[in-house]
Amino acid sequence: MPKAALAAPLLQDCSNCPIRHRAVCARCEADELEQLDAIKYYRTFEAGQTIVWSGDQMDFVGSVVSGVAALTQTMEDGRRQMVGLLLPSDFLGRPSRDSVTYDVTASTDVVLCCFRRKPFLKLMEDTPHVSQRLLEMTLDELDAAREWMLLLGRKTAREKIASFLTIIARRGTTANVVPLKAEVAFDLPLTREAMADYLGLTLETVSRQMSALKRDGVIELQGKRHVVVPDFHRLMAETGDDTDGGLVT
Amino acid sequence: MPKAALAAPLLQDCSNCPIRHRAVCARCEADELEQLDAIKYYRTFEAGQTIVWSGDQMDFVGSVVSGVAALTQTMEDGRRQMVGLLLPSDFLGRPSRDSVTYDVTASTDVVLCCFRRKPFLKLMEDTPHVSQRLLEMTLDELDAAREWMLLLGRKTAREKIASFLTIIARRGTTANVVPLKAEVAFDLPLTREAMADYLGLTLETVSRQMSALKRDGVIELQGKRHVVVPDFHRLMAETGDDTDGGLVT
DNA sequence: TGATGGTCTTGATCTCGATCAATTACAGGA
DNA sequence: TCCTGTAATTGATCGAGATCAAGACCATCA
Repeated sequence: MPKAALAAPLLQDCSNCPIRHRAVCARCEADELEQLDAIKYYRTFEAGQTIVWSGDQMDFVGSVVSGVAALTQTMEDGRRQMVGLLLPSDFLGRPSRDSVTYDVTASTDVVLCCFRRKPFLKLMEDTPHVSQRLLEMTLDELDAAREWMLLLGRKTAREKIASFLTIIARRGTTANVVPLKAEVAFDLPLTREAMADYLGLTLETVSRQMSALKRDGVIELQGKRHVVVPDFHRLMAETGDDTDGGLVT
Repeated sequence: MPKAALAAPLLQDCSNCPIRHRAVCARCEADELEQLDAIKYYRTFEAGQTIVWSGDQMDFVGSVVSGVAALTQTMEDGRRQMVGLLLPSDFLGRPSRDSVTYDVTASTDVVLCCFRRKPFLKLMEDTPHVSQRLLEMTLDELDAAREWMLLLGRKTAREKIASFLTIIARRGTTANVVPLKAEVAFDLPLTREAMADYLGLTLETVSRQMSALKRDGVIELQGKRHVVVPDFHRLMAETGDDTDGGLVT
């Protein structure tokens, strides 16, 4: 799985707020910061709370400041599939569309930095860097969706779990830097049920495979949520992905 | 499945070539046409031929003029999953990246309208409409990928086949207009094996479910590839998707 | 201290789709 | 017309993961 470097997040560090716009535009920074500030507001959600319902109007776009949010599609009979997982710095929403076709729910407590949609759309027209950056981020998301499709369509339950753990280990802890050191530890941001929705499995199968990986010494569990991976390459070998080179980023 | 209107393709009708740039920019049309023409060339591929290998350099972007191309990811042991299906007017490639992480192969004979990548990238910087249009198209692709993920993760074999047939019926024949009339007919652009790769099934299961739908009168088969759907709503009812409203576009 | 409820684990059984194995259909070429 | 090879169908069997069903674990609260 040759991972190329991810595009920088749309919003990045700036001094006076937990979310920052500096990366939007290197050239006309001050001006854009001002415009963005004018249409910006924060919203917080508790774990389990729904942020947007499928089909609802959505009059904002924004990015995740902290916490984890999930995009989920549901069939009439209740079968559910997660189709997106938003971690801090990920972008939510579609500037040119006022509704979504999936539910957005907070998996943990979530802080969202929102921008009113219409003004943001106008900003995009005026400042091409914003739409170029958004394009890069969307293409990254599409690449991730394609990896995910391979997982859903062709991987075994054990491979799915191992793949999920490497994804969380990569994105959750050390920011984008693939740990070359052997041991990694992190907290799972999802319940077993949400993991099942992510992986196209049942929660029982998730639990069984977690136990199996633990029994085989691939992972250690401290409590339900804290995972210790004594040998990251051992875990990678369980994913079914190419383990060769590819450790860019 | 409330389908919203798709963004217009990047390239549209113009008089002297099968692919056309007029839609790129309504304002500075002539100028952009000229720039695009300067970096444009055509390539043709035979059915089965590989267009780009995973990991290869890719020094062009472009769109499909005719035929069908498939993006496929392959695991070391040979398991394959299709992760994209490009029909005429669909865009291929990533202007700012020079390699891909999936194979691109021609499912039928394919004509591609290509633009050299670097100059195209420059054009994007100069003409914001191009990146805005590309962003819309990429977001549409992401929406499609998410529907696909629901299919892969949660649908039964029969539902997968029915869903695939509706997708081909919608996009393949009547350009984007959902047929409200009962009867629809079309040719399958893929072999049973390619359909299996699309759906996360084996080719035997695809064949069996096609036979089952035929036996149940949901579809008729003329030869191996030509499908007649006597009652489109009957087929839709087999997809597991919402059949209500949603028939926009 | 026990009661309550949510999350997770584990066991027993069943089923859908995978796998293995022929067989059929059909197009192209000598 | 008969080969030959590829695509597709159909049958028999197997197994991974779903389903159904108990329990275990643990935090909160009375």
